[in-house]
Amino acid sequence: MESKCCVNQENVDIVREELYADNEIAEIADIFKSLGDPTRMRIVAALGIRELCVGDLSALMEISQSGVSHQLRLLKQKRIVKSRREGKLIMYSLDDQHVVDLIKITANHVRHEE
Amino acid sequence: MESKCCVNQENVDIVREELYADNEIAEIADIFKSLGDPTRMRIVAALGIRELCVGDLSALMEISQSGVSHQLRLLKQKRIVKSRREGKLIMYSLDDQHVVDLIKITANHVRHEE
DNA sequence: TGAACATATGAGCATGTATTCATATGAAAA
DNA sequence: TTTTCATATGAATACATGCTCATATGTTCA
Repeated sequence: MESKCCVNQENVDIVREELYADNEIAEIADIFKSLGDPTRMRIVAALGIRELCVGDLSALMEISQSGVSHQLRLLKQKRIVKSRREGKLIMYSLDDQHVVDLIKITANHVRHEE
Repeated sequence: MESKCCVNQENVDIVREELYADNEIAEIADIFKSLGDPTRMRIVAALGIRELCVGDLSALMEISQSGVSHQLRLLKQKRIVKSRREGKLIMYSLDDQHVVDLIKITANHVRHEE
């Protein structure tokens, strides 16, 4: 943006070529964003333990049923979570084992472990 | 929040007990949030390829030097990125291999692979 | 020491987003 | 079919956040 500054054009070119494409970056970042909110993180972690309905999650999170529902929709769009009907209830569970790994790795990071 | 709804108290109690503590959830979510922005994701991905200075990143991202610097500070606080001085330049690189794994797993997720 | 340069920081703005309230939807039970 | 109940959706709001501009900091080299 400003005057040339220090740019090492060679480095920049090399990295630019090897780097993920912009749209791929955006998609990856979007997944991280989905997990980057305490409420959604708790929802995902909870569903990693046990399949739960919206009401259960609402009680667990201490957040309104509406709020939980909104977040679940978001997580479902990202294929992090899936749902199935059981009688009157809609039961939610994880749609993807990747997520479990992601959380474990990150938990290790914050604990300065391994 | 509302009337009892469907709550299965047993499920809720079990999950509540096994769930990560709130502060741990917050820390984990915070790491994901750091990676959950396209600009920061690109920075981290770029540094995964090669050590770069702020000016290089600024050129690569097409964002002001100031903007890059702000994001780098955030990533440094989270121990995702580290820096060292080399003459006039400050060279940034990844501080943690965990991050590389996180990105790979998530790239697989968005590609519906493995 | 002083000038030049790379980086860091603070303020401000424009945009995004998490939550709630009120209400709609739709399956199930009566 | 009608009622009931769990979930979903839309609007509104309060708050967070990414970016830029202007400027401060601090290191290097003359």
